[in-house]
Amino acid sequence: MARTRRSHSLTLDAIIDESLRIVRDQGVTGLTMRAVAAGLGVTPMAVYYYVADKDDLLRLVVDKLCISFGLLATAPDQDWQDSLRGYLVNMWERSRRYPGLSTHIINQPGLGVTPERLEAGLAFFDEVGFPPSDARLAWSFAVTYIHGRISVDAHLSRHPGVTHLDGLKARDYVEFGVDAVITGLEEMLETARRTPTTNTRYPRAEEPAERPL
Amino acid sequence: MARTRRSHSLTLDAIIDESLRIVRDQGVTGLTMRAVAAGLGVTPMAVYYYVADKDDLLRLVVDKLCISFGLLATAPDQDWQDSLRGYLVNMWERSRRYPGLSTHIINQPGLGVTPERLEAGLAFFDEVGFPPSDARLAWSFAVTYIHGRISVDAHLSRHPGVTHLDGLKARDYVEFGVDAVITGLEEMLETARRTPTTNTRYPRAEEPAERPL
DNA sequence: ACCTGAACACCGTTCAAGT
DNA sequence: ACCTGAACACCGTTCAAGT
Repeated sequence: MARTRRSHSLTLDAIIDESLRIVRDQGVTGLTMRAVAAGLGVTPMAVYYYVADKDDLLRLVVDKLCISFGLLATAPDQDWQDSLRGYLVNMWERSRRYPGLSTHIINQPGLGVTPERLEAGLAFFDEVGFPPSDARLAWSFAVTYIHGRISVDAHLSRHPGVTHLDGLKARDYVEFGVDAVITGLEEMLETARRTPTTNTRYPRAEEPAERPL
Repeated sequence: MARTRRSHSLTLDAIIDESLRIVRDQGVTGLTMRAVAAGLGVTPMAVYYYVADKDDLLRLVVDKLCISFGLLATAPDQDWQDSLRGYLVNMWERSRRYPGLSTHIINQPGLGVTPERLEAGLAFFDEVGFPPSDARLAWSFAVTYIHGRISVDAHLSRHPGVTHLDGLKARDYVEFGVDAVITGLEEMLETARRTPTTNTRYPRAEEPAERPL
């Protein structure tokens, strides 16, 4: 016989895991409240007991994926460039298993970055030598690029018709891009060190206040 | 009296323009076949005479926006860095007026880049001095980053709750990012010139063929 | 050729009800 | 507390029919 509780077996974790399974197998378009419920052998409205609405579910699903990215940190046996490269490529490899989800990661406040991940990211660039405000810009830049790359690849893997000219593969684009991101950041770091008062190298236009990452 | 034809006034251009208006005013979530039809004073199914389905409509809408980006070209009075900067910032400024559309730009084959735009992009990086295969990587890198940035900003402008720490504005992130992209590309160009046989600076892993941009 | 009208399948979600 | 069942509003789309 089973343990004490056999009905009441539905849990939030099971809902999130089933959702991730659906996204992995059928893409994010296959993720419907009804499909999640069916996969768990339950009525669609049962899910709503654990989740406010579909946006809420998507947030939880994205969070679970993003947590698996781990925290960006300097490693004692390698330079910061290699640490960052490994971190970004790992994000790319993990995300591309869940087709279409990157769109929703990007639509999350702070790119699905938990306070913990953000703090680790800022600490990383602080250790590297970026001034505080530039650390945020650098972290955002790296993460924004890799999510852009993931989104593009997500589509291309669904469109076999698109030619890969010059024999270039998806990995070539990521590696070139990540290298360019890193060398770009190296140079921004040098610039910031030379001119500690400004964080970009040309005067910027005035604009009404907005709220970025 | 009106010109010869007064009924039969529905055109593909009117459909695309009405769609862009809806996206500009209500975001891409407001763009429904029914809303487009209603805006044009017509039955939902009338639109289907000019358009295969909603994906087709989205493609046409994205194309119209992307055409407005113009062609990337070297200007006689400025260096390639400033040309590229102006081009990318212009893409960012135009795209952000159509909330949520960037997602669908990214989901288009080749990022909504027409053959004409692609050719101009490749020619630009070829002129700058990139070897042929790197020109494609460089173009893709720059465009991928700016679309990532656009997607992130699209969300943030809808979420006033997200704090803009350190007083940073959306434009600060774009300008830092575009600067980093450009300095990154400068360095990649130097690397390519020094070692003309490889286009990245570390050995790459083997992987099954895929089809990137 | 160009457009209407009714209908279908599917979705997220509300609401009342069951245990 | 946890879940069901019926219903609603909205969507993309098919299909037959009108002019």
